[in-house]
Amino acid sequence: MKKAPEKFRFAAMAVDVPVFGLVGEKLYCLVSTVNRPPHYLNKFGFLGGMIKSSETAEEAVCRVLFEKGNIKDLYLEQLYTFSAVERDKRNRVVSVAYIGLVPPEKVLTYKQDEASFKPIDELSSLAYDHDEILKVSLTRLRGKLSYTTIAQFLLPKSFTLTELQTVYEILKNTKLDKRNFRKKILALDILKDTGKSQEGVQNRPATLYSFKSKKLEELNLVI
Amino acid sequence: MKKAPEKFRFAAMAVDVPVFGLVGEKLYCLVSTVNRPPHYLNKFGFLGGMIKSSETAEEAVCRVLFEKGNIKDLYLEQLYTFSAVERDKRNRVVSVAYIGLVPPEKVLTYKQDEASFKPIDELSSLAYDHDEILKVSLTRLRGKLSYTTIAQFLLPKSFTLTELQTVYEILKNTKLDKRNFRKKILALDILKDTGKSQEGVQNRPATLYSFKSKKLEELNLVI
DNA sequence: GCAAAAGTGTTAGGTATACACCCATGC
DNA sequence: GCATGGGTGTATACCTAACACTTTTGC
Repeated sequence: MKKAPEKFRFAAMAVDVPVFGLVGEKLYCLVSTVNRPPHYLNKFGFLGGMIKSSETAEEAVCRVLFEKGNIKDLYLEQLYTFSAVERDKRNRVVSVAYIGLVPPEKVLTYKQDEASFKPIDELSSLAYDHDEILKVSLTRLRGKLSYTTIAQFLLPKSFTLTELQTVYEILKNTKLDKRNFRKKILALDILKDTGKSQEGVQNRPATLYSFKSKKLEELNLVI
Repeated sequence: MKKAPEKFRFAAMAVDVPVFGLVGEKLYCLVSTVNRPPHYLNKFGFLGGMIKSSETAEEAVCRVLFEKGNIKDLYLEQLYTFSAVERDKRNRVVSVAYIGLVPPEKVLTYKQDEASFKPIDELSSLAYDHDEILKVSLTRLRGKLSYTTIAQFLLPKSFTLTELQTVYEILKNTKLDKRNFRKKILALDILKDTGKSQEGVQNRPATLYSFKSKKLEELNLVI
């Protein structure tokens, strides 16, 4: 594969990937510290890096997450391409942003020197245009929650209906009726009863469910 | 603005823009002939071109559509970024694809040497990865039709309810009940009666409506 | 037995669907 | 007066939303 003619190769192409995880009542996002004087001093930013000439954008995302965050095997989807001329004040960098989602256990056990999960309400004034990327990400997440099975990627393999309901409540910032939520979600026929129950809880153990399909599915109904 | 360091500038960044318009019962798309031996011989392809160092992707789209197709002032939205390494067999070119929508009169009056509107069922075996871009475009269009006011950009400023219904029927490839469609669309409170009616038609003249908002709005209900 | 979360049904109001005939206009 | 598409209402089935108490478990 030849390179493009020099005159067209003015920009670098990057990927940036906010990785989200939900623990308890809080949404977390993976960030690392960005220190690039003079413009970006001790700010948080998502993991990101340059796309290589042999890679697709998605391959670059996987490589960057593994190299810089030791994260792999997660749900990824392309979010949007950010191309504002001054989005990186140092150079022209066009960024293809992706969203990553991980289940709670990955957030809880995460231990790396360079990156960590922070509650999103503690993220403001991020490096580059990452404030905007965060905003677009959350809008996308909220939207897809309503008409797809994307919630599965924020949950453990098996989970209780209350946990699933919490995903909706936190991300949509709303309170749902337990009985109605259960009726609706079970009627969608996307879950299966694992036959198991919670163990070691102090209250009545809840039935554990899992998604019938491990892929993102579109729903007919809106939750 | 400095250029990115040379080692990162391996690829060219392009935009590609299928522009759609609906006339009668057919969806049309703007294409031009691509002749780039040895890989692309006399194929159709969407309008596209390289992003310049001073431009955002959207600015490049506007410039390219105007320069190569003499089209401006249309609805545009970013579709997806296509980055397969071999998507352009000649060089590494990453493309940020957009969708454009124009009203029927722009399709009907379109006359340019280099580009023309073709019915989409006549488009196959397009240049580059444009077959895939077309597929993704149509999926997006169909999806957004259901929960946004995107239909407005495929219609004249004022239109009949039957014309609006036809947009849904053609793009979703379905037949809708006239009475139910009218009830539903009027209940959404997104249209206003212009007070005018069709003229010069051989049947009872239909009331002309327009959208209250000229921007893309999200709907609560699904059509 | 108490604390904590799980689990479960009914009713009323609203929405979606199915369906057929008269109306206004031009020729 | 006829051909053409415009415009309208109702009844039924379904879905949605509101609402509170009993069950199971660990301690």
